[in-house]
Amino acid sequence: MRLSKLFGKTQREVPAEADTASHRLMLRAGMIRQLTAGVYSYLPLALRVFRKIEDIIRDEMNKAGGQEVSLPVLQPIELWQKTGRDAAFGKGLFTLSDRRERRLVLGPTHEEVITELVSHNVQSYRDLPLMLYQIQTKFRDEPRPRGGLVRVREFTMKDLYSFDTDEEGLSSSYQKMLTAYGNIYNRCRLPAMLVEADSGAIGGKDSHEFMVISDMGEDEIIYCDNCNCAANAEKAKSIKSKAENGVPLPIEEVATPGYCTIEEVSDFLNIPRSCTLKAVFYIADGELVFVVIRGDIEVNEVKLKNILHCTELRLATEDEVIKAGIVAGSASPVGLKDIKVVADDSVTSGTNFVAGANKADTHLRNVNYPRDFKADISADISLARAGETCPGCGGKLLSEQGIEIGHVFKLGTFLSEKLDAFFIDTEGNSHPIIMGCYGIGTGRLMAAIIELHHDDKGIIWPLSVAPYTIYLCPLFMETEEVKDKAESLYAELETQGLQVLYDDRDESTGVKFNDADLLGIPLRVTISPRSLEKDSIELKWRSEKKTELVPLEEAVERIRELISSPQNSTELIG
RNA sequence: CGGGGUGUGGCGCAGUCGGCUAGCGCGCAGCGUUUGGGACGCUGAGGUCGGAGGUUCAAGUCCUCUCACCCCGACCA
Repeated sequence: MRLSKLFGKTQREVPAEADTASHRLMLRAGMIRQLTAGVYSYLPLALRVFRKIEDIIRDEMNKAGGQEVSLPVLQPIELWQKTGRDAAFGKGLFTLSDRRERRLVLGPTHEEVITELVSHNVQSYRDLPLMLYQIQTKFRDEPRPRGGLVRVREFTMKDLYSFDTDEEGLSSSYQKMLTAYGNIYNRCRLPAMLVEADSGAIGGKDSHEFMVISDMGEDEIIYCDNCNCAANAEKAKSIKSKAENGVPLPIEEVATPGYCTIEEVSDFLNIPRSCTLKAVFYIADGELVFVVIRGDIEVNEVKLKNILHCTELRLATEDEVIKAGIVAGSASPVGLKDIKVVADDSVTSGTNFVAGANKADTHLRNVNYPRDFKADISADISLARAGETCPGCGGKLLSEQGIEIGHVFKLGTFLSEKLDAFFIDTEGNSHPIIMGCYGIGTGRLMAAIIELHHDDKGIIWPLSVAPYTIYLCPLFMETEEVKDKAESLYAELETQGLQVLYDDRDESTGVKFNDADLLGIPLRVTISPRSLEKDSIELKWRSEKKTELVPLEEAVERIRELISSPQNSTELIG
């Protein structure tokens, strides 16, 4: 490709609001353009990378036994009502009406459609196991798209669905996908980390995410480098520090004039925050829920949502709290009636806490569970933090920000039951098919690659996904010999089937080198009067500083050798 | 949805206590001189200042409404 003809120009400047490296660099490289919030056009360079990522994914899915299909994006809402997931996705669903006022959704994912399809094509255990996948556009009306391609509203995802007759089959399919995903990330040069995850709106049981560590990641990973366990913070468990305050003492009131928050009360009474109880109010599907947790610990809303089995969970407003007869600032679980109470296990295991008294400017000392109050539900609803103890090995937990670059779920039979996807076993009995689903967002993967492979000059593409492998860079194009040699080398490399971006522009050295660095093409080939004096060209990897002079007649062979050397192989590493 | 911010040629920005013909840098077109790490000169094209309404002799600038986008949070496979 001649750079002079390439659609999409490099830019020196980029909007101030593009603050993540991948977003900035893709804009500067002329790879993407935003149409509206969370919706992007891909220009040729981006599309080439995108296709290479797709090819890697497709290859690994096929190797794992997947068959590719294509499922409709436009889906009747009734299908979603049957599984109840229209409510689970809520406002995240893009919906529309057709000319007959029939309600449709733009698919945010395809479990419903694939299950419906499979229910009509699978009758017998002989048809199973089965793995079907597609690489398809998804629509999700995200409340806040961000970070360029990291979180968007229209995106492409590879989604594979597994169908098995029993749990062992599901585990085997799940394992095949974990392996295939590992291969994909290796080939894309992403050091992915497997972490336990919550299954969220997708539903189901076991779930894992693949993460790469990055400061701009939206998820927090809690992990232990002693025993190698890792989980998304919304799923992570931890052993909290104990807050033992001796044997239970008699409860007593204490005046706390004007002190409402945990900080104010604990400072005023000169006690650590871990000796207080915090009250947090939520509305779960319309019902007020009183959550009690130790003062120094945060509520994990995902855990809470799972325990309450609700679809919508939000913090209650001050009005809603007051209407329920609760004294804001001195709210107390003691003496509370007719309100559901959920207590974190940090509350049920400690003694002599300070809690609200449900009376203005007053708190209670020596509150003890279950002597002084009862909870309808007592469970772990706390947010694990770095520094706490690993429940697996007793080590210290650590924390990092991560980008989620893949998510896999053991779905079980939830969807197949609702959508009548059954099979007949060897004895003629009917059972729901056991399902799993496995997703990778391709655009986000591209963004993650840039996040992990760039420097202050630009992108540094891994060879396996680079839009072109060679940046042919003649300097002083008006020198006839340079131009001739560049043209013939370009023709020769193309004939050999190599992917060349030929900078045939009449630009200064600085412009050309800077654009070469920005675009991040792995191997730069420079031809100039200076190199031609020695009858040579100059080779340089984008990722390295050193250059290599190679005689002209050996150029093509040397280039081929370099880009096919083992350390650049697209096969597995590590 | 709560908080904060921004909308001015293709891109980045200034102009915002109302006042002349709306400016700068990049980019773009032409000519010339240059060029091993973002060169320079000259010439030129390109903007109903997000939209609607209002105040005024006069609005990019003030007021009201509205739309879009970005950031933080909530939220989110």
